Amino acid sequence: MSDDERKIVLDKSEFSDWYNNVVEVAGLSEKRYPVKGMNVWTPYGWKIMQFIDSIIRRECDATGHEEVNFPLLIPKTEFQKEKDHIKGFDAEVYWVTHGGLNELDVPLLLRPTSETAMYPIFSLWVRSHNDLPLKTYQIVNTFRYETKMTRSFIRVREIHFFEAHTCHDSFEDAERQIREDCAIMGRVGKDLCLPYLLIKRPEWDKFAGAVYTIGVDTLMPSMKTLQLGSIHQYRENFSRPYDIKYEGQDAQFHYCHQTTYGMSERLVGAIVGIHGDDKGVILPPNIAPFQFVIIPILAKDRTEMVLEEAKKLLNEMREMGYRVKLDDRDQRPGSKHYDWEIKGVPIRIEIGPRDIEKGTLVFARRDLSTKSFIKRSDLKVEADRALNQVQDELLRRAQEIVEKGVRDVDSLDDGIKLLGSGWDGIIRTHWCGEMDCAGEMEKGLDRTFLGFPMNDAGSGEEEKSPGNCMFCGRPTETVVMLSKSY
RNA sequence: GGGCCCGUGGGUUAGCUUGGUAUACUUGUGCGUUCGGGACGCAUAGACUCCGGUUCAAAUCCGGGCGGGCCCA
Repeated sequence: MSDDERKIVLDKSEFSDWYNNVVEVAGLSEKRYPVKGMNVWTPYGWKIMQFIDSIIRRECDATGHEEVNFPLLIPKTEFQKEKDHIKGFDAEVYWVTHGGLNELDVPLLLRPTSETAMYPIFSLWVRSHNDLPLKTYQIVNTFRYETKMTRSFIRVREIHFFEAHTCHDSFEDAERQIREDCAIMGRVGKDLCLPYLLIKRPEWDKFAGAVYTIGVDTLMPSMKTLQLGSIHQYRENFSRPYDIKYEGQDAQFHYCHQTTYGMSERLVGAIVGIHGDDKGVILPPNIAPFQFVIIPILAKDRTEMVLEEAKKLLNEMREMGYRVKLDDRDQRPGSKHYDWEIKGVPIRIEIGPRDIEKGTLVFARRDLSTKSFIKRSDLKVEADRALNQVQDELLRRAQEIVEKGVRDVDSLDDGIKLLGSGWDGIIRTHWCGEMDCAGEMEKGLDRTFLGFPMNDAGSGEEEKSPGNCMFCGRPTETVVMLSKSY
């Protein structure tokens, strides 16, 4: 393949093609499995997902959640107990109707999410106020029969799903939990270099069965928003049908208040989409399967000597606690450089005969495409510094995209004019609360309602400011955001 | 939910209109020379998405399934 042809393959200005291609050539996912929307996790992609999972586990464990693992199959009878919930998922569940040759008396479904699997058991686990709060989470596969076009990591039918489920003795404690979830999101987002907005969904777009839903949305370079996660307040909507009650200090029985918090492999999709460039993926050091790749430069006569030094370097760095790969394949160095750039390794280290003589190493940064010489004796300091710099740079760049991607608009005309000028992104404006106005805004802008932006992560407050409804002009304090979304 | 396009070695593809022998590049494998930004030589391996129909004969024509992609609601 010529150089020109390679560039066409990875032209990020054609985002949709770029995304599909980069997922494939970086070896993040095997898309040839013959079931729609179900891809194979490759070793490299799976490692990335596992590092993300371990960050989520770290945060959940640190906040007193306990990991559990519930069965995949749910009896139809349990699934049907909460009416709104069924209505929301009815059209996208997979059914198991047979066991061997016999039709099942009670059909089973593959969990689209685990409320209806967990809550019958929660009703057994929760007996007194001493059992509360009950804070659990699991990381499992869930299944949704998506009808829209599927896309690796972004819209799949078998979902790698993190779901936290909690039970509380009061609405206030459940609200406190939601603020904690927002804080967890803050730390996860920082580790993954992913900026995001917390946006409370409008009534018509909340999770099936929830009292309210907070969406965690990020902005992809296509200027479409991608929902990374969601946080739900259930109040007693599930505890009543599933009979999750506790005996309070007042010797009376009370229904629990519940919350959930969910995220998926969309985090991988966002990392790929937001940080990548025309050379391929760029991985944040915190989740890169390899933070460093060592490329030995094997000159004639000194092959063994260089390889030996490279191995020494590998072991040294492993002992320091870094994730390092030594690429000793029989290929030219240039070819290896391209390979690891596509795969997004943050720092490439070159070591050749000249470096060994001078006691130096070459550090090449994936994010900036810069090369520098470092002293071998400063390895630890330089390695730490390099990883931190990549982490900071990726976050900074991503934040810039989001900052430029949100614009305030006062009237529908201004909004249409702005979009006509070639700008695209998230529009922030005011809304009076009338459904008709919402419909006109969506139609006029050809964007959908994301919802109500929330103040600083964790405060739990919706953003308010004086203004006028974008469509009808009536005064209001309600701020809303609209965008195109995945 | 409605409409359109596509499916040929691991990948990219020619051939399909007008039915008969499947093209090239790349990748893989082995050996040798190489190695500070996609090396080269020689040898070698590998494909018509599936089911049915038309036909002496189907990658090619027709129908359906499965899979992939696009547009509109």
